[in-house]
Amino acid sequence: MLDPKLIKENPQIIREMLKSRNIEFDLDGLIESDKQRREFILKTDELRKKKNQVALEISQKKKEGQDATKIFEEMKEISKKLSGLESFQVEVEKKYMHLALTIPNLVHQSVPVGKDDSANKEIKMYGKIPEFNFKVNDHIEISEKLNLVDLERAAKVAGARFYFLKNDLVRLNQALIHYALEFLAQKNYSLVQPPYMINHSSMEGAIITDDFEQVIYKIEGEDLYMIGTSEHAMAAMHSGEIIEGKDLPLRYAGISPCFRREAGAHGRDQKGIFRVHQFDKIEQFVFTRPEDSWKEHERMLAIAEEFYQNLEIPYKVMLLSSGDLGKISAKTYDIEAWMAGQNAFREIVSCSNCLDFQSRRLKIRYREKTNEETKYLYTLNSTLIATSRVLVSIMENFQNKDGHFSIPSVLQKYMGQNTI
RNA sequence: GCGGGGAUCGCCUAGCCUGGUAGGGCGUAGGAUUGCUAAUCCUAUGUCCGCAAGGACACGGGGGUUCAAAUCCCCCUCCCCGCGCCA
Repeated sequence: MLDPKLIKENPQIIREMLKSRNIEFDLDGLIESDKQRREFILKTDELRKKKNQVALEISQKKKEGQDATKIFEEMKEISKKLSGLESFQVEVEKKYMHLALTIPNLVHQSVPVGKDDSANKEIKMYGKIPEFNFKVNDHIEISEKLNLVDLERAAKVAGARFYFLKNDLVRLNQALIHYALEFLAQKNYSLVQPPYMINHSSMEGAIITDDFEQVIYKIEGEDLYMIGTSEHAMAAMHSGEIIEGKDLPLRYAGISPCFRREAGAHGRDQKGIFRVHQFDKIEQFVFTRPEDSWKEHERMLAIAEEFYQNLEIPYKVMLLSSGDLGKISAKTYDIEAWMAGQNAFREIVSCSNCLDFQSRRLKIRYREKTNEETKYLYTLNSTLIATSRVLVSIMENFQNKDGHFSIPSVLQKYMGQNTI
């Protein structure tokens, strides 16, 4: 959600944002309903004022033992008028909230303007792309041959884009998780294992309405939604709270499975475990003061980079363009890891500063001193690992001529072996 | 699932029975007093509308009764205690 003051005082900034994001949005409708909303507040406030005055009068008369029945009529009329006005106000407020909750976030000035991912900017490339003197296999071929993944039976049991992870790949998945958690714990992150289902108001605070359709699974007959990432639960964790400045920044390392509908992804990455409905993820989530947020954003990216350097996986850092940017994010870096089987860099980390967009929806504020005005804090999130994609990258980049693959050295101690 | 108790401003709490302007404490900030500190006293300290003056809202959420609801009635959520069931 954007600052309502911006809608009223500086809609030009919002118009520019929509243009740079290449998004159609009924901004005039939002401005108009915001105006109407204010008018109704003025009107109902006026009437309530009168009501309070009359109520006071009655109470005084009663105290003095006088007859007040005559004023009751006046009061009745005011109440009737008020409840009529209030029902209109509810309608106007509904329309306003719908639009206010649908509009995307502002775009930071450092974000390259462009209509889609072709305008993304490469910031950095790290590592040497591995070369092979044999025919390179993709992760599907490797995992099938070594009996590490069963896609057919997963399709039978659950459907497309599911998988049974098997044997040493289960252990490698756990090793990754283990290492990633220790890595973030050492960086002073608090470890968090959140609820895997959250209610509607929490989810609405963390995501934009479209995502309910596109990514989120709903539990039938309950006010519960499967999280698409621990970010959703962690964002809502402090909803309605006022955080003390001395406790900032709050840095959390969330671990959870992630559930995604992948609606609209038909045909893309159809096979294997690269794009699936369920995977494990370790996520960085940070609440900061606005003025610290950009420094924190870079820090989170640096932490993710360090992690892939330790894994010895070559990667590129991309700065997403305005047209490719997620709607809740003001600036996003992606890390794309090399996947030898696809002969390409593919997205593995997404690191975003969401400004006060989520905290406004969730009413998460802070203040330095208890008598100070409260301010909305900023939220940032970044993947550390989405395990299924890291597994793909490891299998493909570390593959050997004999069809087996090596385990990155930092993970070997968790596995007790150096190849699979 | 059953029975009982609860949810009031950042935190703690009064008010609920008996409906009539939501009060106090802590914390924090400013001021007064004091040689300094402590203590004491005064003021400020939620959200929204408004340029302001000012006003409205806010007692877990929703409905109802009433001229009027924190207060009475109904439904829901969550927390605590006990019982039951359970990995």
